Amino acid sequence: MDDIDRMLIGLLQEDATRSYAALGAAVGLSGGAAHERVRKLRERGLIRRTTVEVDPVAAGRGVLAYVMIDGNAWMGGTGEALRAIPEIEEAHVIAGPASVLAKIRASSTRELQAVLRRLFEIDGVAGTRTVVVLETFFERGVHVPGPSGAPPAGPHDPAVQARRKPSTSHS
Amino acid sequence: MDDIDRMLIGLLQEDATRSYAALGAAVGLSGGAAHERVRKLRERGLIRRTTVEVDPVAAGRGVLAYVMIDGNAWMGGTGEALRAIPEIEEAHVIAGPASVLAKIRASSTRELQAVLRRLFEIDGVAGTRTVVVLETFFERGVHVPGPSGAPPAGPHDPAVQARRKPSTSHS
DNA sequence: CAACATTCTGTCAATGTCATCCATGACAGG
DNA sequence: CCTGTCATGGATGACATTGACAGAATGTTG
Repeated sequence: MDDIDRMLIGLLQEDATRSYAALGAAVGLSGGAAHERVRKLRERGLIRRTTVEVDPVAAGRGVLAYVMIDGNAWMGGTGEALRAIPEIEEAHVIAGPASVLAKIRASSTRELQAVLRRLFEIDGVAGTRTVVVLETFFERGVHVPGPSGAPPAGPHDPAVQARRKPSTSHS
Repeated sequence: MDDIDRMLIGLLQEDATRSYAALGAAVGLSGGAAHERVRKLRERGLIRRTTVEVDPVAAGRGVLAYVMIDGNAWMGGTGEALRAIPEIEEAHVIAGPASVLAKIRASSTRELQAVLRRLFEIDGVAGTRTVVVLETFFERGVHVPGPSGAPPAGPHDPAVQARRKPSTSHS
């Protein structure tokens, strides 16, 4: 996991349709080497999968809301129950003012209401507090931290560096 | 935008490395036809882009938190100020108990604290309430609604149907 | 400490697969 | 009947994928 790997991930996050040749040229490597690195990144699970990003509005999911869910029991299978609701895009167990936080995308406030109704049918759900999103500034992928800035684990410098500084005379 | 388009989007969300031939076979179309449909979906902006999904933990971003930001001014350029912080993955203007909701991924609680400190340097930020995520049930892409279930806009049925049911003898 | 072995990662070239384009044909609606 | 839309099937060139080989970094041994 060096700088080149980080650059590759960044480039693929921007546009995963890039050819390996272009990818290699961008990081100062041959196409084959870039291919091999990306293959290993997938193998190691750092890159989970390749997917497409869908426009929520065009897909008829123009209403976004976050819901804090209060629970009165331990909610064993809550994760599965929430996963079964397609409008729920994320669900997390949280520490703080509620038990679970869910991200909901609906086609209308009316459908949002229907989803909330379904939440109450889940065992252990005692209450909900809904936060409606008025405008989204941005949504983006995970930022892969680089060596400059803040070191990932602490203030020790593992002296990672690019394995080579080629006189990259790519045209 | 018919059922076949929805299926194509769903398949591509699962795995965008699939070949167009496989894609076509899955929906009962030739490879060329599937290619043309996907091309139009991109053109229309329904598919924004192709990207890779990165494992946050492997990328050194094991700590996830949501932060509600209170503002005392109108915060004109707040969106840009938040975008400049790479640890912030999403930022939304919300209606309710705060002005802005941000999703933050940090490598440690210490780094999370550093991000919070940076938030207070933004003009108009008066306070924050942080919700730390203990466990993530799931995170997934936008669900594209189908005709069965709840119609997107209202109870009118445009009578969309598959154009053909070929005897797809794909091996 | 030096010579060697091992391993990792790169370049280059060959090959098969696949994206992409084009001409043609079927179907529905005006 | 004519026209626009959409699918098929084949041709072609680009690209993913693989294998052989080379150099550097690291570890091992005398």
